[in-house]
Amino acid sequence: MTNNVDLNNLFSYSFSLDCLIFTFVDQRLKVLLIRRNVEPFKNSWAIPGDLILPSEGLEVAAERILFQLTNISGVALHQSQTFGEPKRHPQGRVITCAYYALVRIDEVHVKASSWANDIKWVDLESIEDLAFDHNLILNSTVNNLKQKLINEPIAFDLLPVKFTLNELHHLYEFVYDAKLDKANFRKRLKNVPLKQLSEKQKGVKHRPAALFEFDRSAYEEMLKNTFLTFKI
Amino acid sequence: MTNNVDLNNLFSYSFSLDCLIFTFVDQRLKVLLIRRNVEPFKNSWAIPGDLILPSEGLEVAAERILFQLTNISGVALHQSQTFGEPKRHPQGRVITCAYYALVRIDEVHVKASSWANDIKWVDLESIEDLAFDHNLILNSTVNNLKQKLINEPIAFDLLPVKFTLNELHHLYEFVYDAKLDKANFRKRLKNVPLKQLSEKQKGVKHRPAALFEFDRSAYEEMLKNTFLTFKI
DNA sequence: TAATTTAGTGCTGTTTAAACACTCAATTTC
DNA sequence: GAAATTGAGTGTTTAAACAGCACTAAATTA
Repeated sequence: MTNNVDLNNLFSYSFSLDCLIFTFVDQRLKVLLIRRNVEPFKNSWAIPGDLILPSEGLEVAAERILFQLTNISGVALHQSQTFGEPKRHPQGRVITCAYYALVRIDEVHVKASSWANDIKWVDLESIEDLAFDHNLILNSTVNNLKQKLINEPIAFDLLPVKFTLNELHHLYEFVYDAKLDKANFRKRLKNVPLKQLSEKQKGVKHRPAALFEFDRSAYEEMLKNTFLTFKI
Repeated sequence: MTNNVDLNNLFSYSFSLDCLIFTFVDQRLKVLLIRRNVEPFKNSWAIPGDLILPSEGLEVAAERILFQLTNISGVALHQSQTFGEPKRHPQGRVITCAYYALVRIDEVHVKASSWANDIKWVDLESIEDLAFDHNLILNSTVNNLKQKLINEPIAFDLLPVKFTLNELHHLYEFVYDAKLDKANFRKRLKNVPLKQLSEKQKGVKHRPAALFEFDRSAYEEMLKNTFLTFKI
């Protein structure tokens, strides 16, 4: 994302990292976007990113960008894809590696950083035109995320620690882009290590749903058994 | 992988692309390795790679490297992952993007290129120590490849155009790292668009197997139908 | 107390999958 | 040329997984 650096003076080409930050709230997947207050694409919405520092590994860079924007750390990070079309950045050759971070909406307080003058969570259904090739990066990364949600227990990094089965249900309706039968979805969860809590959902004007937690230690046990594999 | 360039003079960091070339032969997955005749890691076996040229997109760079090594083009190429640990290259900061190419053994004649003094196909079961972090790159990429073989019709890029069901069977025993029942495997192929040829396997000292081709046009049709999805 | 709303479960018929046994067609051997 | 051998290829049985739909349960609201 190379904002505050004159590329032509420093590098014949340069390497940046874009960090897509997702959460799931109100039955919708959201991504965090910033509004650039620097050229190029001044005032456009964009995926937060930055140049990678010489001493920094990729994961470390992703953690730094995440922290600068959301003040949170110790959260799940995944590499998505690398984008390197020669003309993707108008000021020079910038290859960028996309990472995505999964955060819980109730654990994060976002703030616009120095080179951004605004920041917002955007519903994935209503994404407009973004800076650079960021629409491409976002679409590809959402596909990677969906794929991983099917095969690995990362859904629980997007949801509150205590969640209802309906929240999980809606997340997977998004993943499969289809309406899923409630009863059948719950049967499918038989092999997913969840802990039902005695606690109930609060503040709803109907029968409250039971709250669940992902049972990480049961999951670790499961991994030792070659025959059981995670899948939703 | 940045051989014939003095990194310290040209870049504060640089960007390369490694191209893993796979084929399937003798019921085994093989990868193409070269022996470096330059420092560092002179005489070590390594994954072929090179710096990305300023005007070159990533896919284009992968195609170039593939062509230099195997003289073939127009073949399936996939991005694997990007590796950027600060210390992964002893001479400087080199971030590398791994691509993999799938080729048919009967369509390729490999040759050692200028900065390599030897080249060979290596069985994946018998990989030794490679240069740099290439063992890590290879392992990660093989996992990506396995994943994609399950969900996309790329197996047919690894096999001869005309193949037997047994060849396909052995490839998927590798993918799932398990013995698969012959009858059940074939039932699973019901949804895979294959064309049986009248031609038979030749040169075997027992009943010859039927030869099949992947039916790409039937596959395109299948894609239009939202409900059918490829999966082996 | 009844109506409403969403949580949560049970039942049935169909499809898919695992395990295993069998038949078939070519070559090789006698 | 008949029998043995080898791997190709198919059918059957049983159990598990899945889709569709109808139902019951427990909270709030009127």
